[in-house]
Amino acid sequence: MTSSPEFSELLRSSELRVTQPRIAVLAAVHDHPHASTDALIDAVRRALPEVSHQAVYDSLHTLTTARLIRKIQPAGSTARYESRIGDNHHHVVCRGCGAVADVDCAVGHAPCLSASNSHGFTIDEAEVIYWGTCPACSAQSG
Amino acid sequence: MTSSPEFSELLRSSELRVTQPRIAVLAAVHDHPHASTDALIDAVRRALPEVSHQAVYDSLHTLTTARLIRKIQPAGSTARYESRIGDNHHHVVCRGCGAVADVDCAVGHAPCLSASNSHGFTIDEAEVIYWGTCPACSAQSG
DNA sequence: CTCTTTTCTTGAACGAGTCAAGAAAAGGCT
DNA sequence: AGCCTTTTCTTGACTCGTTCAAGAAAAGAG
Repeated sequence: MTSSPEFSELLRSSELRVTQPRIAVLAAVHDHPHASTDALIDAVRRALPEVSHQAVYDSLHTLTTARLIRKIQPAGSTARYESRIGDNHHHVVCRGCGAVADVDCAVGHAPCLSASNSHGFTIDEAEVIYWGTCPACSAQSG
Repeated sequence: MTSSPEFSELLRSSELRVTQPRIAVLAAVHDHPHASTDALIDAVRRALPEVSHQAVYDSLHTLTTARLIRKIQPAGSTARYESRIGDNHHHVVCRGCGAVADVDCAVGHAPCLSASNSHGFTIDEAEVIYWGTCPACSAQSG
């Protein structure tokens, strides 16, 4: 587990004020990859019982904008966050339970990015979501 | 524009009851690719002024399940629908205004479907969303 | 330590979507 | 055609994730 001083440093290097809620949110996202906002609020309150949900929402937004964490929103799920950033990894989402796992892209380069400039759009990111069934749900139904 | 009898036939061949709302919803999705539910409700009411929003929601759900239309939900947008189905095309979404356009995948085969470490997930679909800026928004900010 | 700015608390509000009960209409059957 | 069963639609309330807004608290510069 990354320590609190490291999170402080991370915030400072992004020119963000260092606050208890932000440190706790960073730690929570770090410790619970792909967790929902709700789950993160719970996790944060284990460290700071009195934080408001709004503080967590604000922190998540600020940290996402600063690119210290990343927000993902697969269809049908509420917002989820992860601290693994900067690499071009993607996600598998279970149709049954909504579980999310990381996937390194099988092709070495960003997939299909050569599709750029279609319809005059300037493309800056290709997001890939794999849909399927997780081991637990597979076992249950088959 | 595809005609009403054709939509009826489409419904019948999926063993769905043929109702006015369903025909109107099929027509609306056909005529307004990537439209939001709200926009579709408006479009449907041009043909059937009295339909309830619930009937449209129900129809969209039924038609999606029957795979006569497809639902897409880019992060930050409400649900959108399209009638182009069965081919493996993807979407570009404008970060500015949320506009959506179709993109044929640049690589010939389903991208990255040979995803390496899939954590035991059984993958059945790879969804790709390209993020960028549409021509209108590019012009506005540049 | 003071002051300014940002962030947090509190609590209300919003909006897409869902739920539930009864009314209407599809379509099979006679 | 007319009847009957099942599905679908209308109506209206409601949920839940998220956002808004006003004032209180805390960061950090000087």
